[in-house]
Amino acid sequence: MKPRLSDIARNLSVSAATVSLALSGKGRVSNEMVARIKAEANRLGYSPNPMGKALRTGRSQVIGLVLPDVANPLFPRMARSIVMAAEEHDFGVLIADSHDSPAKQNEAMKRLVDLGSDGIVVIPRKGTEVGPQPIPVAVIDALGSAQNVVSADHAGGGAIAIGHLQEAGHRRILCVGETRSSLVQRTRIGGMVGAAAPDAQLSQLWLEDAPDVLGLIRDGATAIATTSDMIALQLLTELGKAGLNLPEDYSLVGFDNLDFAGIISPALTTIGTSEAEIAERAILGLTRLINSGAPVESEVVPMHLVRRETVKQLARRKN
Amino acid sequence: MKPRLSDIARNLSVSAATVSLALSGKGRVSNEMVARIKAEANRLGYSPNPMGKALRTGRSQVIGLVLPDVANPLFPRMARSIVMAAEEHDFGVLIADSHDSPAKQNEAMKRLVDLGSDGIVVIPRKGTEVGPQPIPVAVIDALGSAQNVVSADHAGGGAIAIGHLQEAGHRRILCVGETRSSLVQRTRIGGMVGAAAPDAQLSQLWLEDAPDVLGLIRDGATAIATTSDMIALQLLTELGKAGLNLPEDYSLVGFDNLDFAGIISPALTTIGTSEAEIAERAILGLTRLINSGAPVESEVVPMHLVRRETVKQLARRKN
DNA sequence: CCTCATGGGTAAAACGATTAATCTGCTGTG
DNA sequence: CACAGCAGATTAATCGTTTTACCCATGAGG
Repeated sequence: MKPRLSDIARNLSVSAATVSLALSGKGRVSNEMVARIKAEANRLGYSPNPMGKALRTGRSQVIGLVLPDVANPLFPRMARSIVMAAEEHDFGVLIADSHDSPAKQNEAMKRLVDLGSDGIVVIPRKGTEVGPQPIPVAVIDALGSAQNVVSADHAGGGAIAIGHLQEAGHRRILCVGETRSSLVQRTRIGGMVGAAAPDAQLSQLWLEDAPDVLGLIRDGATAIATTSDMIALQLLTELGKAGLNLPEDYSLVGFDNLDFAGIISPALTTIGTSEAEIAERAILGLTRLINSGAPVESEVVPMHLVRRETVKQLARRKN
Repeated sequence: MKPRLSDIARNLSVSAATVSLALSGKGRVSNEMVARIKAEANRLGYSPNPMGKALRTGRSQVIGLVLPDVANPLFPRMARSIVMAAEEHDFGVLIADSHDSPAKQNEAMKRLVDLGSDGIVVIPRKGTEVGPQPIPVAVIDALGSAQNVVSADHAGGGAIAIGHLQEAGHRRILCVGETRSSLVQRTRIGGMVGAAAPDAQLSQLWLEDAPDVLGLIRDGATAIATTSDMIALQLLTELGKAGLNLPEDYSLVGFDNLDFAGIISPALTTIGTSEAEIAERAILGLTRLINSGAPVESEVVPMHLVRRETVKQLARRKN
């Protein structure tokens, strides 16, 4: 059905070797021959059989991507960026889902290896270590892991959120995360409290403790910084039911710049990052690992403020 | 590095053929030999080289998945279900992004083919036809396309939304979609108006026309049915700013049961479907296409009401 | 005693590409 | 004139499996 290398060779009465060499530009083939071969390849709509090639070269031009469970709406965007970056480097992407379980995460990696991946990109499930693998691995956002290749500056992002709030005059700020079991969330909160002004009063709250956010606001807190837009949305709607409006009654900043952040009203101020850059660096690191085997050093990419409508400048400004 | 078939053969002083036959259970190999071979394979941690196998059999055990741009938050969930279903059938999944452009959609499919996929699952970009391909294709949600294998019952879902609203006593209902260019959205709206009671008054609204929803509610409409939770969220926050509260002042139903629908407050009543079932049928259809080449007939999977808190039972009930 | 089936196993040919080693004419040079 | 050197092309090995066709005992049946 599909044309093979040998079809081109036969049509042109040359050897398969010559065709291969001509197409890849590697051997010594006359310019005229190269032109004829390329023309014929084109005419037949030839594209090399990936298995033949992979078998011989030992490279499948495919990398695996292991994602945690979809609970976090950020991952799809990451996935897309990874696919695009991989495409740039001429790699396909096989995906696997870790179902948010350490066991399945390992299974997923094994499956990807068995399917012939040249390397693997992992966004690890919270709290798991990625074991040693028979092929190169690049880990994203595994703060402090040896295999880590790149992560967003979560602490810096937290600092930016608090900095922005303090600049707007806020001093009593609620820092709310969902669960302590997430290292990323802990790091974000860590960055927040680390950026507190001397006269500011920050409280750490975890949704898993079912804190009384409403009470705290009524008690005088003027702003909330969350570790995720999802939490922000939840709070926003709950406080709204209690009659608190944004941004008049309190200020709010989210994290991750999820799809809905710009759509709701008022639009949510949040902390975003460049998934494209993270993906690009992860793929770059991985391809280096695949091609040269040389260990790459871990990088951190900055986060930035997405200024929208949910932070109010307080009248009595303290600068 | 990794053990090959021949390693097992050498260790046991048998031929590679015997090992292959024993492992696959195909040839006539004595029970004892089979046991010894399996044991040794196990000991070495053998797993067949996918390229060797693929080259010989012509099957890579990998399918491609083409997704439209991530704008629609529903796709990641679909993707995950597809991956799980594919896993059941022992297939890996290569992903590609059509970037919401017909040209890139074709490029993506070509890339997947060139990477060696055995078949492709496509969720087509709105308004595009999927051209003929050199490998089997299963299309999801391409209502009325020849290659369509399975789609959600969007019209039925629309009918359910309106039915639910009417049962709660609503008669003046706004049906709002985002853009007419989406066949899925048009179908959902179509299902809505088709389910209108004789004494009901439904209006079709498209966000791309920037309709005055607030005015219409003030004018007496008591409920809104949208073609997406995203639209519902946008409306909900905008009307909230104008002082309209849910569900006292109006009722609202979304579509797709996105992640945030159950998290916001009040929780959003919406129309959901089983991505798992859609995925399962798509994969089943595709594997049939791959293995037997026999055309499969298109299926429709139902949608269902996810009853939450944004629909209010009207006092003056008309049943 | 010869034939024939049959269980158990092997040899060897694919699959489609890459690439190191080799061959074949030339041309230019000492 | 013989030979080194080189451009241009070819031969053949190789990657790891699968699978067809064949081989060799052994035992049964006539």
